[in-house]
Amino acid sequence: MPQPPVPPPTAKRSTVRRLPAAADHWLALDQQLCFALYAASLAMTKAYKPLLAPLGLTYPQYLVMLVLWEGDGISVSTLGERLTLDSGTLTPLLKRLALLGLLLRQRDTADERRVLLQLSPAGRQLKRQAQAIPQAVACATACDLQQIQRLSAQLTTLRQQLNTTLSKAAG
Amino acid sequence: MPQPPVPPPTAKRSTVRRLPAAADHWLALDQQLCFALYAASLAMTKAYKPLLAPLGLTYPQYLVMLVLWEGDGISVSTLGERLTLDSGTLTPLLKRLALLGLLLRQRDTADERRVLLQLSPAGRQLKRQAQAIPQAVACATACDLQQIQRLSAQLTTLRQQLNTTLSKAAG
DNA sequence: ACCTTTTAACTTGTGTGCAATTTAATTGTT
DNA sequence: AACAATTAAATTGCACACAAGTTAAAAGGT
Repeated sequence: MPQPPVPPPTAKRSTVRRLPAAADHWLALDQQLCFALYAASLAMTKAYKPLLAPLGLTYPQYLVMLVLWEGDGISVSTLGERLTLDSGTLTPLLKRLALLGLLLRQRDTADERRVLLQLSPAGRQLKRQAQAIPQAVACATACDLQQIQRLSAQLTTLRQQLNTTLSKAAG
Repeated sequence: MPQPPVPPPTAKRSTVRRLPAAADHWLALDQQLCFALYAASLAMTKAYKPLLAPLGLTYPQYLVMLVLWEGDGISVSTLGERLTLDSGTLTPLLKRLALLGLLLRQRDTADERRVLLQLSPAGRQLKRQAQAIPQAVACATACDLQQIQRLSAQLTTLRQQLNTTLSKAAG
């Protein structure tokens, strides 16, 4: 269990309503990794918005397309594992993409429980328009490729650790 | 503009439907900082859920309480600047917190446009229950304090850079 | 073959996020 | 003082996220 850095010896519990600043340290918003993550993620989504607008995609829809451009014909649950999203999120989102004519949702004849996702020609075409996006975002971050990759790796490790801890707590 | 690392000289545009793997590199999901950020942020929210359930708070509600525990009596817009959220998000959220009896929303008599947020005794009390959360999350990340602070700082820098780029693009 | 269990997707309901608009109050200008 | 411009919240509409429950199909045990 991590300990606060040099807890001042004068920071004993007082009878006053408001605790002294030292006791608040752990609850300070700017000390929280969770908030840094939350705010950075929202900022990233906003940064993508003007870039995705010409493609007619929202940010989560773009993530779905990234997965399908890597390889389509996968099931909803496989897509969900890739993006860590469940069918409750994906089903309506995929219906919208199908309505846009970017993909087809069809039951697997080998296993009628599953729905397979096939890119339409338009969905495949859209990939060309998306080619310029990653580098435009890289520019917006003002980070070099190495910094981006290092930060991505750290975040992936963090996510895996959080998921591991979570599944332990659940099981 | 960042360049791909050692673009293979054989990766010239072909007439085949699917581009060769080298051209796809920039669109690979696992290469994307945006996805690392997105997935880590969702995982963090899930990690908080069981910790916040006893307090009866959602994760964004917890962030609002963190700000108010630092100092209440602020306006909705001041809170919004702190959390990078607008009144469209905050107004219904704050109404729920008021309904829970954790805070009071009252018009500023000096400027009737503004709504000031005051913690109730129950809202102030809740802080004690929240004291244990940050360290529990730190444990779940399996990172030491220095790693957490370093990652937080990087993410804050990233967010500021994205926001700077965005406001430049808008203006 | 029958029946229980598991699995995959869908549905429903709640709570964010955010763009766009509306309402009301304040500020600025003349 | 009168009026335009600005500001702060609230409202409306849309799109996620996710828990919980439903439906249908497949797998497993007897």
